[in-house]
Amino acid sequence: MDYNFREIEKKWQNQWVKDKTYEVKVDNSKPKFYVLDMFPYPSGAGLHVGHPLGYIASDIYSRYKRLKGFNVLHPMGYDSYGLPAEQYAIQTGQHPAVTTEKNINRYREQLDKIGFSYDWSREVRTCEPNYYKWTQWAFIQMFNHYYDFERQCARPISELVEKFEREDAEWKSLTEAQKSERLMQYRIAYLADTKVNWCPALGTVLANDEVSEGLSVRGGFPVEQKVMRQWSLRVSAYAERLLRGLETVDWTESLKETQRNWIGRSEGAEMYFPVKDKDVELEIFTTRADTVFGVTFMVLAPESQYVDMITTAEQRGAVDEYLAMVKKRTERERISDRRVTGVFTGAYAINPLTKAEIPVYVSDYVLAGYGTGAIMAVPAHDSRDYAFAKHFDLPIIPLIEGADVSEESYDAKEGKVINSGFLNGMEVKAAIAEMKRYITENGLGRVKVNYRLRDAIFSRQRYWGEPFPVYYKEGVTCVLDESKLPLLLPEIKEFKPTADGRPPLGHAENWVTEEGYPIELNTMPGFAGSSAYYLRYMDPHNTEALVGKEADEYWRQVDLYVGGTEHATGHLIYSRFWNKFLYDLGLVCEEEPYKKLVNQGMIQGRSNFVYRFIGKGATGNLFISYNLINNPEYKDCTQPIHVDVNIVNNDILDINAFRAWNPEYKDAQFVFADGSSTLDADNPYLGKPSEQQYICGYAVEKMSKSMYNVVNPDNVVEKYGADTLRLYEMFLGPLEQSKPWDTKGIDGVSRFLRKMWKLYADDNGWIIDNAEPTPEMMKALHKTIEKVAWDIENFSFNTTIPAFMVCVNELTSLKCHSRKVLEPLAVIIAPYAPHLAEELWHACGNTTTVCDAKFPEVDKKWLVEDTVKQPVAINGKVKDTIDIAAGASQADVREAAFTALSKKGLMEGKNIVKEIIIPGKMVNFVVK
RNA sequence: GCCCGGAUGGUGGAAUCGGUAGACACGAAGGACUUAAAAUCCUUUGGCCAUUGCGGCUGUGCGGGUUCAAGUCCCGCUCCGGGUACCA
Repeated sequence: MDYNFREIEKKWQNQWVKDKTYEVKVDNSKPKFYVLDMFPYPSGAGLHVGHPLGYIASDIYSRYKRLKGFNVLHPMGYDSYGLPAEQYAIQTGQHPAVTTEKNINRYREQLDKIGFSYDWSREVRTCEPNYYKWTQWAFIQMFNHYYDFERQCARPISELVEKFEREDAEWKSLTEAQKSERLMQYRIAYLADTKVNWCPALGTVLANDEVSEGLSVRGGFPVEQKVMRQWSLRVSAYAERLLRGLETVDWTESLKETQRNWIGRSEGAEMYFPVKDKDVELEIFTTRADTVFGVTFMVLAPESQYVDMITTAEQRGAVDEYLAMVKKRTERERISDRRVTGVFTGAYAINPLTKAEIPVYVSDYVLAGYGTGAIMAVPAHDSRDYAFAKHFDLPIIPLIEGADVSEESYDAKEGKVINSGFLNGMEVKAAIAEMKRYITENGLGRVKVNYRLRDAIFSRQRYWGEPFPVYYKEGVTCVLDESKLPLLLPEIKEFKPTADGRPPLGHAENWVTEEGYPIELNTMPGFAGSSAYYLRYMDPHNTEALVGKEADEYWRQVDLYVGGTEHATGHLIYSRFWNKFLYDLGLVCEEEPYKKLVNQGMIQGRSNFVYRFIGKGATGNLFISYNLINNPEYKDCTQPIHVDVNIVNNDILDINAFRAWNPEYKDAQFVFADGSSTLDADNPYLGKPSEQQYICGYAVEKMSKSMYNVVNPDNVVEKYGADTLRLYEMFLGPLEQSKPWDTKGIDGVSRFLRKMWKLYADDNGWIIDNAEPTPEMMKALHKTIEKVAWDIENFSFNTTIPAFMVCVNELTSLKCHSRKVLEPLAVIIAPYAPHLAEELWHACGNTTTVCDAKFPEVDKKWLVEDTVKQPVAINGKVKDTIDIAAGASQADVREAAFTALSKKGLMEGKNIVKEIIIPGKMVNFVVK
């Protein structure tokens, strides 16, 4: 009876569906555990072997927890709104809903083959009305709330209106439109003129985390800065709580650090610098209050409102010219060109401490979006100010004893302060504190905490996203009544922006409310739908609420979240923000959505190359084996060409498949690894001699179609089976580590599963008996139980597989066919290889599913060793190994060790200085 | 530049609390079975030396240090990967 994985896997997958094995319900009699994968965007390319890595890990964990008696919620769904489907629609006219549906079906088909324990009855799709209803609903709540900084939580905007009516005389005289505009400054979802990242190629704005180095993350198109009226979410209001919350979650230190940097809290002071002859005070932010005595000039961001206010008539022309130049530059140009530029405004500010008159400049090294958009420049102790001062020949005053500022600035916050009046002689840190006290007391400024974290731009000029439940009524921005949700995405014929430059929804007919008011044309960004999906899984069919009270109070939060690090500054910030907002409203009971987070590494592609001979005027397709390309005969005469990894096996090229792969290569000729060639008249390629191999080169690259290195999990499942794929992906290396996909070792894993099968079955059928197991067998089993449990709980899945291999080898050599060993063995391997485990579990005579078995407890009595081999060393050098009885006393161990060494004549005439005796581990005699 | 990781055989990687480095797997070499191949099984496999003396030396990127004992801890480098970037 052979291990027919195709038949077994299909059989059990069908059975699980039929029995609804993985469906879960709220069950207060059991402890809950919520395991979540970051749901995928269903792209047209389908899944490659990299995608399932995290899914397999979380599936192992889920299955393990279930065996341990937990009620495990393990759902899956699709982040199905997004750019690629829309770009595809623009090119082909194919409706994004159609492409998305097709891609989802393909994903599902691929996922099903791998044997995951998802509860598919809870599937969510962000593009479905009964899902995005709740995205729109949350938006309405954000619109209707403001952030109360004193109480540090979101409050209904009606409270603010009441307050204005009570306390603000002006309020009553405002028109409805003016009131609306004023409230926008407080709402958590608000409309404002914002400087945005505009991507002309995509025709939309992008959030900060969607832009990298001046290019869009999706597509890599240039991005420019533009002021537009856009919806934003006041994420920055939650900066402090987002930062503090990190202390309460079990994430990797590096990921928390990335978020801390992104939030970018810095403590400093805000100060005012009066402008000479003008009724203007420049407000600046600094973390180096101690350096005020060294301020020799000031700089404004080009977008700063101060620029207009203080520029003198003589300098007006030069300033306008500079502003025009800055405006023309794209974000990318600004980043790549770091030359010092700037212009004098003609105005002078007064240093509030030295009373010196200092010039005010405009330069784009000062950012409008951070602090106040204006800085006090301290060239001696800030490298950017230093470069500016050198360029414009401005004075540089050193403020720290011994700092040499003739060549570069001294940026470190240490040393003794000089040239600074009452601060002289203090250490920098003390001086900062002293100056903060001074400016507060003298009304020169105040202590202030600044954050780098920006509000999230929430509008996209796209079609394939959630429509805003927003309409415009005579200059007043309104949200729809909740009862009108969902606001369905209208059908349109063209997915491009309109001819007059409005977003695609401008094509929609009758895009107005019942009363005829126009509805918002923008749609929500990708992160809208993914921000609260984990809550919806808890209660996916609830029509009354995003998540019902009972479901929320039972499932609470995600206990284990598995996904890639690429979401560190996007999804994982937005999602935490969204959850905190809902928490403030009393709608969810946990403030942090993800308790533990594990990042799986990326699976990179391993590309293969063939080497075409191009030197010496060669024409046609002659390929040289990789091991020969550096031979003098071929050196520098070959050109590497990507070859499809699916026709290469262990770097050996399948010649015939290669000739068939691309018509261009149908007459390809080869020089083989041994130097023989298909061109040799007496040595024609016959198709199989093993020494006549063509060896390909390789490189580790991103897995992508254009590199021909994409490996599809379906092919692996077809060839080796789902259980082998699952085991092998784990065996590849530590979960968090990035590694290239390489099928070299997959045979070993596949062999192991066949060996395991043979423990239960031979040619005639099952060979399981009821014999009483020997202590050796029990030891092999319990050693493995202990190891498997430890490994899974510590996410060390890669080291479990060797433990299984050793166990099966031991049981094989012990000829163990006892049910009392094989049955628990099937259970402990079930998280890793569920199909095989299910088959073996039933072979042991069970009729229920292995998923409902109990994970066996370790019986330590089998693990106690009678004797322990223990090294004995002299001066740390191991000289001998002794057998000692388990639990032997320190004195006994010493005696045995000394006798053993004496017998070898090693202790003769030695003077023992010190003895280190650790029973069971090590004995060391230190001698002279 | 700054922040965070990492570096162990031909390869992927083990070593969980400072206690015999190289588990397990791949690859390679040799052998058994076979007309042959596949599959399967057995042996060897960090390096150097000795292999009729069963062992010796060396060894975890480099240089120091702590310790009876260091892949593991400390200090200083080199290289590689990731994040971030005029954040005042």
